[in-house]
Amino acid sequence: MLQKANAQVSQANRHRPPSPTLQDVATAAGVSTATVSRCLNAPDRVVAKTREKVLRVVREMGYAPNFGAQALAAKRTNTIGAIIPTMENAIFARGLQAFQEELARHGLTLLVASSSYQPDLEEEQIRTLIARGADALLLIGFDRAQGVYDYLEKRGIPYVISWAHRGGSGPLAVGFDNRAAMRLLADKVFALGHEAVAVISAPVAQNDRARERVEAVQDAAAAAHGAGAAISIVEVPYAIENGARAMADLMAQTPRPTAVLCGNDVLAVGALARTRALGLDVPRDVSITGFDDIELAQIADPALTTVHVPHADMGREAASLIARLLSGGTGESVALETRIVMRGSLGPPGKP
Amino acid sequence: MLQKANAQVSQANRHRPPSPTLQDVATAAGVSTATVSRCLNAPDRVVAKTREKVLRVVREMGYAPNFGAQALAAKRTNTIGAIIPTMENAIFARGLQAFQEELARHGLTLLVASSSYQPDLEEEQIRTLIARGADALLLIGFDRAQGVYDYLEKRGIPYVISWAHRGGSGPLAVGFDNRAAMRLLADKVFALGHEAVAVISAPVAQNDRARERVEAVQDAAAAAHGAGAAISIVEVPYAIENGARAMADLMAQTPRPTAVLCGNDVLAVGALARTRALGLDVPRDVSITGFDDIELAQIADPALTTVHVPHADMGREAASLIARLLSGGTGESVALETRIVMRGSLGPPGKP
DNA sequence: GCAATGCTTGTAAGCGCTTACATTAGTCGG
DNA sequence: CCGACTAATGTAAGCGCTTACAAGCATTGC
Repeated sequence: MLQKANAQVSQANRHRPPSPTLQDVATAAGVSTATVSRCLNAPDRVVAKTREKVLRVVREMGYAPNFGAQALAAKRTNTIGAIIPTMENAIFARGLQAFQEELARHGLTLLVASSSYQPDLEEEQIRTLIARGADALLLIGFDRAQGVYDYLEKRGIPYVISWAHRGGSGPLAVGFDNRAAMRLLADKVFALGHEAVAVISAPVAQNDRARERVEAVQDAAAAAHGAGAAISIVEVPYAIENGARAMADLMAQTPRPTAVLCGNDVLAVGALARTRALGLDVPRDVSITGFDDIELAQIADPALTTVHVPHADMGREAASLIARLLSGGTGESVALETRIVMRGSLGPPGKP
Repeated sequence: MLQKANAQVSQANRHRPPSPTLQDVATAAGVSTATVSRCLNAPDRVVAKTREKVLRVVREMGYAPNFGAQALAAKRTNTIGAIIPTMENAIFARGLQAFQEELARHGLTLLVASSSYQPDLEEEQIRTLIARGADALLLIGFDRAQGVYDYLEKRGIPYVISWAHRGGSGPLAVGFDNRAAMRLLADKVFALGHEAVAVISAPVAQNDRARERVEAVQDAAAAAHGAGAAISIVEVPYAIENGARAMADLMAQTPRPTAVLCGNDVLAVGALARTRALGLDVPRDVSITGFDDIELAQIADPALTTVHVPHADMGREAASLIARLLSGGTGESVALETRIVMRGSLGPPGKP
């Protein structure tokens, strides 16, 4: 493939001495390759004097192990794959940032792909990352075809689910209970006296997090107003503009909802902006809530009442769980706590 | 669709049959390993009939090449490393998203690390990613020790600089002219009649983008009010809270600036929030501008006048440039256009 | 002082794939 | 129908590292 390199590359390629190999180091240090390898990978299996001599040579020659060779011989790459829906949403980007930082602390490197919330793309990415030598994977949410789980098991690739958590057995997960989190918020909304409540959610098919959040609102409605309580639900992909459009539709309904719970802050911020553009007051005319507690939520005016998701902890914990699994340790799922952040966008329903 | 995967890692590891190798496929298909390899990597060097037979066997056996072996033998990993300051800032996260999508389109995978704006950490990450087999690198900005560039050249690793661009020769870059972009905005500010102007910037040491933006404001000031024109400059790391604190300090100065240009939207949003908390009106009492045009900028109230940075184009172009370099093609730097987005946070100075 | 014991180090066999080169099959003009 | 030439396929040599096993060596107990 890489036949003739371009000007820049070929220049660099021209007179470049091949980088030193283990063998070169071994020869220079007057020991065997095995000893050099041990100095690097299991220093205490080599006597101090030898080790120092070898490491000095390593430093002098600027030796760095060849990745492919190491992967081939050791059957591991110290590389972890993560497939997240998108980095466009700050909550995932920041979770990933924390994940990467913690991985780095364990000598692991992060391989990234995004699925754009498309299950088949996610499946393809999973295969790609495994083919690229990922030693373990981080996946978001539980919803995916059984075949994917089977594949993972068959290949024996450890994986951790994040952004969701369920009691009982099942895949290892580091996340939070989406249903419980949203339920708490919805209960607060109903406790304020709202009756006409609507939800703007991401499409719930193939998305357990979104689905559980919606169900939580339905549960809360049933608890507050009996099984008959109906709430409108609008499903649109996560995007500010979609939140705005969905809100416009809801505000045109009769009777108009007095509270709109959104599936995440991005939708909520769009809804909020549109509401104000329509000349309505938040929360007097309508209350709006979000989910995630990203920066947008505090900046919005009025600031969004939302559910704070511990994205950084989640990323960090997931990374250290993976590190533990890879070093042969055992691991348990971790349930993290969310909390409701009360801000200006939620209030009691206005008296008509 | 829903699944209960019984993921016990140790279980999965127990009796797993080894995945098929090239040799297995070759034997099953009744050809040599070379032919199988060619079917996969250079299909047109194999006659159709053989190819179909081999590919069928590949599919049936679920063969996937061993990454390490491939990397070792082919001396390439189809993996690209990117080192960005942080994913916490949406502008980088989104640029990276576009970068990854385009890489995927070329069959390349993304390896990610973040430097937290620390040069030595960046240098370490560069070495790590190269050691991990990255075929090429994406780096942000030009500022880094000469030794790093030397190392890159010595190792013959192609790299592309993003988020900045300079005329003339030098490293390949896909970015925009930070100085020109900020100059345009600053000129508008001065044209409105502002005289007491301040800047809230990220620390400019080791950060060419930040530095050029500050210098652009100084240039504009000199052009508008003569060489003596002094503007206050506050340097704080990018963070909403830091923007807020810096703004509070500036608002306590006498004379109070009538316009504050911020190094990015994150700082600007913090500055804006604090200004309003202080009871001041934007833009009547003080104008505020940002840089990047992330979502926060439109959501802020008043919405931020800012510089729109084509993050997605940048990511995409950088990825395709890298793909071209790796396939032996030649590449040129790309200069992208920014544009000023006028919104409510900038106005003429209030008459005292 | 000698064998047993426990470390340290060396030897060498792969790991699975790519690819230069050798070999064989196929094509075509004469 | 044959020889020359080209296309298709096979052979086998690594790529650089890890690690099981072997060998060497210094202690230690008797």
